[in-house]
Amino acid sequence: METARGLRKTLHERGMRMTPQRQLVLDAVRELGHATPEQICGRVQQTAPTVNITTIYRTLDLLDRLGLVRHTHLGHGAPSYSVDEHQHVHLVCHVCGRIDEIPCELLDGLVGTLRARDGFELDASHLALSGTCRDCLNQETE
Amino acid sequence: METARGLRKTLHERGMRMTPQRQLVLDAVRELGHATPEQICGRVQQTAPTVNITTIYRTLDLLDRLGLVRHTHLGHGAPSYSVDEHQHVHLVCHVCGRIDEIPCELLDGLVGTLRARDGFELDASHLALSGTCRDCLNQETE
DNA sequence: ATAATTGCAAACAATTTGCATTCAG
DNA sequence: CTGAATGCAAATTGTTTGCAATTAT
Repeated sequence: METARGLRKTLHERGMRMTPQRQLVLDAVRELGHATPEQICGRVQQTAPTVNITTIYRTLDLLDRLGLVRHTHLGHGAPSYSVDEHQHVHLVCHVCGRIDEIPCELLDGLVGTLRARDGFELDASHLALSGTCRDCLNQETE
Repeated sequence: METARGLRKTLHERGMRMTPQRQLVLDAVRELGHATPEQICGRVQQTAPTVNITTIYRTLDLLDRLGLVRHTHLGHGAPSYSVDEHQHVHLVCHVCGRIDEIPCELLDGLVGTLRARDGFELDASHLALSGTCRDCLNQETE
């Protein structure tokens, strides 16, 4: 597997090791798409029941620093992790909690504005936009 | 004070009461601009030291539901509360943690796009946009 | 050997809940 | 008197830390 090799190499360069736990966490993040540390832990423990949640946290932190995964704070509670390739913006409905994804390119205009105006480099792949979804808007009307 | 009367009335209509604690919490949020429940508690306790943090949480939740205050999740940790009138978007630098504010109007284009495309009503006053601030970008270059 | 990694228990921070007491209408 | 609101202690949730035991090189 592509990224597995890459990860092994990156780790080795830094005097770190590739371990079954790390592989399992990366696999779980990839399989789940979006997941909290708790959910990732559950997935990993299906294969290796003794892996501790502490290791999940440490590994997610490591993978995040290495740029292999990202996390987003979608409202309250635990953050959601996903693999870095999987880029999109989240639309979080603060009424029903529903989460939709939209392509990052929709933010290109805003990215340009902030770059020019504030020198701020917006990271569209980290983003959660909150508001009211179509369904909840309709229910208000009814 | 304007909002105090309004709040008293709103509460009364719902069979709830205006209490010193509620007034103090609203005042604190207004004075602090942006603050976590913990900070708001500290501010309130300067005046009334026996007010419990549980009451702070309950009151913030109430004021939030009544639309008098809002909260934003600026990254990890506790959310930040501010009064509803005080509208702006947050630029959160994920490198140094710095938080800047920009006018909501800069998002008007995006608001329109999402409304048309997804039927999603973006709430620009709730927003935290993460990325890299000017200073941290410059340091990368150096 | 020796340095990295893990598991476990305990600490911690933020928040919520249950409940008895207090307070206003 | 009755329901609303508060304070306090305890429970919960999400996360981090210290440390001893394990493992790869």
